Amino acid sequence: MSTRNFSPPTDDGRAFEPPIALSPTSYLVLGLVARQGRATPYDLKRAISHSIGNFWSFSHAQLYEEPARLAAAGLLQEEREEEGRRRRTFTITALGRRALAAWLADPSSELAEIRDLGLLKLFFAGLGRRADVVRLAQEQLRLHQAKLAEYEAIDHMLADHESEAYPRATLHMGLLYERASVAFWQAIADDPPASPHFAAAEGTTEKGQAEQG
Amino acid sequence: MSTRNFSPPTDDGRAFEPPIALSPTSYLVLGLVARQGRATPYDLKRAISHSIGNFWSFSHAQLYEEPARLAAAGLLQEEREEEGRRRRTFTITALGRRALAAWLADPSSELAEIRDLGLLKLFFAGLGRRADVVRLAQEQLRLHQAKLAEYEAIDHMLADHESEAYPRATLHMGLLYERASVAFWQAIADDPPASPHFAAAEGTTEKGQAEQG
DNA sequence: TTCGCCATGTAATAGGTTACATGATTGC
DNA sequence: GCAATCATGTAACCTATTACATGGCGAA
Repeated sequence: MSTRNFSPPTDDGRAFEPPIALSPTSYLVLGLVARQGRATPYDLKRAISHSIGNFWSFSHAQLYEEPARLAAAGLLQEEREEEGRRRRTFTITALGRRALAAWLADPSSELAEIRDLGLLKLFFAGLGRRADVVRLAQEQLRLHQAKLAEYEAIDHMLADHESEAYPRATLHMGLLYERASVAFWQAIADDPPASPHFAAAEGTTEKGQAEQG
Repeated sequence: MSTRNFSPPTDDGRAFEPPIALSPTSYLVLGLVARQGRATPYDLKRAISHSIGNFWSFSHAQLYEEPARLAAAGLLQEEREEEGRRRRTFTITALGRRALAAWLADPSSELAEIRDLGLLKLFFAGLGRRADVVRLAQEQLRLHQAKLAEYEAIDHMLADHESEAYPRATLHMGLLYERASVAFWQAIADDPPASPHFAAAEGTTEKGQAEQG
């Protein structure tokens, strides 16, 4: 994640220069606090775990450091309990809102990067054995089917809440992705491509023999 | 990327304990060197740029450090030119092959994480203005269409090479993903969901008025 | 033969993750 | 009132990225 300074994209009168370098993580925190009104780091953690966390995860440690940093720069306001757990509660400031608005107004974003260990293994699968590919594909299939079911359940839950239209939209992209993944890994599991290396590495297999050169 | 020790998954007789902690990056380097036979860091860089780099990018600095580290652990062998550029050329060792094989034989991998700035913005789009969403979606649409075209071109080029069956399979997942993305962002651009916040933040817009509550 | 880009490499920094550690609250 | 778990926080480590720096090589 590159931390870079933000340059105003449009001349819509909302050009804005933030006092500190803001990373995607910063905006994520700003956005969540803005949505919730008030939030402790733990609140953020919970909010993330079943929404953004599905496509943008990070450790809870960041949820203590980043808000503090944003508060120091005046984008958030921090309030601390004097007793008990001495919780820190954050709210967004006018400055924070401006930073968030400027970010949202900037349409430029690089493409996604899908860091998928399963795909990485598949890339090199020709170096291994045919049976390995099949097991990999079956495992991935299982995982993606489970995720798909989870997303569908969440989608139903969100159906009523109008204020959740955009979170729900991202969920729909997740659904598209999981459905594509299920189809993809199913196809690999059913009929893994042949590799010149396979023949040398193992004996007979039940199917797909004909394709091996 | 967590660097964790590898635990042998199956009792197929190929259990293997690597001498150092191996991260996904390590396997990526091992795999590429294995595929190419011999490679300099620059060779790796080029190989990655139009294949794995599309879903698993990293900086060229890693391609100098990681191979050296693997060589120190005996998984790669390093050969250095005495003159000229003093290039380092790496080849895989028997130990390296075993590590790679064990990794490929292990079907367990966590799910992918799609770090997509565009989706992150979309998640919070309800806090901004309607026009922002439209511009974001149009920009994402443009990017994904371009990527889709690029993948299709590569796919044609790989059609002949049998040894590229698995790299090509990963490319097909990329195609599925890009097609889904194009459809998704097209839909958002055409008809962005309403947000309670929109009405307050701006005046009239050409369409979608009816939905705003 | 000189200029500019390609290729190679290193160092410093920033970022994030893991691990550790402790206090609060809840349930029994 | 004790144990278990939830909640909160910090620190050290590790990784990866950015920036810097230089030498070789090809083109004009």
